Amino acid sequence: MIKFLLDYSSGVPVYRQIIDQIRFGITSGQLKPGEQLPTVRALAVELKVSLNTISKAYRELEIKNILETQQGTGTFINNTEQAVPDKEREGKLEEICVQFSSVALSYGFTLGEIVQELKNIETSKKL
Amino acid sequence: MIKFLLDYSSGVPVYRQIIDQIRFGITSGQLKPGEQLPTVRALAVELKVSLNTISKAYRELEIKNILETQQGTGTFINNTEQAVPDKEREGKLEEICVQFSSVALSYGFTLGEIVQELKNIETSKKL
DNA sequence: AGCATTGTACTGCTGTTATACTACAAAGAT
DNA sequence: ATCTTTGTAGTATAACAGCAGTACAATGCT
Repeated sequence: MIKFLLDYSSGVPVYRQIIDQIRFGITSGQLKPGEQLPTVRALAVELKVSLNTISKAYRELEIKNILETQQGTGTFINNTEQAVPDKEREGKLEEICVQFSSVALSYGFTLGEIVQELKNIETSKKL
Repeated sequence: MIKFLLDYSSGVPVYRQIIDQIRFGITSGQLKPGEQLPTVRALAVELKVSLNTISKAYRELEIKNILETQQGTGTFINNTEQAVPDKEREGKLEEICVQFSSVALSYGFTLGEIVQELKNIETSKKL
């Protein structure tokens, strides 16, 4: 079962943090296709947020075909894996990296620092 | 002169992104004490945001004694050194890297690929 | 059939973010 | 003195985020 962590000081909306963590959890293998997510009510209580906030996150992921919801039963990770063409994949990688590095540099961080931090994240994830 | 970059998809308020980039810009040496910042009107036009938004960011930084404003003249970096604490700087680095990696991983990229791409960007910049 | 569980939908409310627009105030140059 | 540039202050408006509360709908279990 995935553990959600909210950062209220980041300014990032709660429902978006939940969305990101689910997506991240899927690609990192923490969440597997078919697995059931916490119920909207359970997660609302656990994270001490409103039922609507969880519902909003789940609904957006359902629209993107990442989750599948069954009323009365629960919410599940969708089975469909969508393959992306190599060319598009490469372009996307460059695009998001360029954009990210621009932002990070504007905060005054060097690419060296960024790369190091990403490696830290990588190692801490494997534990 | 510092270059501001806004990320509208991050969920972080524009005025806060400006605040952060100025603060971290000072710490990294991109902005030096006494240096003049863009005028509220100029920056509003450049970033295509409202005058109020820039003003809000500048005002908050003035309250914190990071900026000094002189009506009719402009806004300047305060001389008193106000380096961002190491802990906060580290935290910010981690925050943006975690968020970025979350997005990048959700696209199916590995951290290895991402690091490689960032290094490519680094070398291509030096040419 | 009845019940509990689950997701959905809605209203009302608060606070934040951001916009547009207008007007005023202080400094400097002419 | 006048004009321009600068920051400041205000109103009004809209969108979004989040909460509380209520009610409804579908599923599955007993």
